[in-house]
Amino acid sequence: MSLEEVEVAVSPMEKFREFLLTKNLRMTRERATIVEEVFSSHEHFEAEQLVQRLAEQRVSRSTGYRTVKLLEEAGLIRKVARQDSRDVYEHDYGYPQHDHLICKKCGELIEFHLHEIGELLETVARKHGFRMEGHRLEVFGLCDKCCRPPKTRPKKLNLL
Amino acid sequence: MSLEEVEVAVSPMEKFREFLLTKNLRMTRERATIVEEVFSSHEHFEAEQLVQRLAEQRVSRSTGYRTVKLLEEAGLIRKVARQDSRDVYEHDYGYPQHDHLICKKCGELIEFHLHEIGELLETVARKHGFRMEGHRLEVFGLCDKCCRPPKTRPKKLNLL
DNA sequence: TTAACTGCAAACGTTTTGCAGGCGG
DNA sequence: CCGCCTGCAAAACGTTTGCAGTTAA
Repeated sequence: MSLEEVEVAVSPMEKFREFLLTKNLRMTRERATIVEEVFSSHEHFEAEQLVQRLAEQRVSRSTGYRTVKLLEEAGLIRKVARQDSRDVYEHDYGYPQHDHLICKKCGELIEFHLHEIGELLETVARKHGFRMEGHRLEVFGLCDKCCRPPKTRPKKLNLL
Repeated sequence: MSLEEVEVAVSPMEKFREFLLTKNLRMTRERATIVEEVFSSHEHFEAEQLVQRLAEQRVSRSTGYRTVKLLEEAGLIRKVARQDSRDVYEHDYGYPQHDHLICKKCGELIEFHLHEIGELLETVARKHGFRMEGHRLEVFGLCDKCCRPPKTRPKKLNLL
């Protein structure tokens, strides 16, 4: 949850501003609002969801989508999964590398970090002359809540 | 390319027939055609592409999509990536577990197998009380062809 | 000043669906 | 014969785009 887990030289807002500069793009009220909204909590989010919240702040759907794309380009956020048929985004900048266990039933995303993976992939990539830039790893299954039998009776369950 | 890499007790067609049985569904000319088409070569494919080929065999778009979904449920195929905004499928049944390097530029999918990954993920999952059923790992970057500079002049370029 | 930006509504491409007739078991 | 299956066309879905007016720098 805490954003201090990785030391961040500049804030997401600052980082975005720099990105915009390199692209000859502008920082606008709408873009600032979006960065603030996106980085106000470290939750996974979907574009549609965000756009909904932005509506209350006088930012339109199109600008929402357009800016999400920019944030991704800027390396501030990344797609981590796909649920139903919507992309799920998450902070990339200022947050340590990790992947997710994804519950097929309730949709929960559980973060985990496996530092070995990076090295393994680096090796494989090298072997293929492939220049690795990143990865996305989705592990599917049932979270502990969902793989326990339904508790028709709210009794202590010492079964299993 | 060879399908012999893993010993398969029953053919995909047979496996599908069994699946249909358990679901009280029926084997039809259309479904058989699709299984045959899908397993006629071990290429990655997209639904739209498949549907196109099926048109020549008197199978409609809707049946194509409906059956792809069934094949996935049956564990015969799986989504391995997403390109542009289309899901990319691949044989799951009868083909050894593997993941992909995905070239951002040319879109090539390069298969690799890392048996360590399965074990690592198993361990992580256990630690979270998560019942793992599968995973999808996409490694993004540039394939060796695409990360070599364009050979307009086959000269050394020490610029930058 | 002027290029980039915005909101709107309409367009987009992929996938899903309701329906009326067809057919497998 | 029952209930699942099909093709069709239309709908749905998330997302993108053209446009005319607005605004950052």
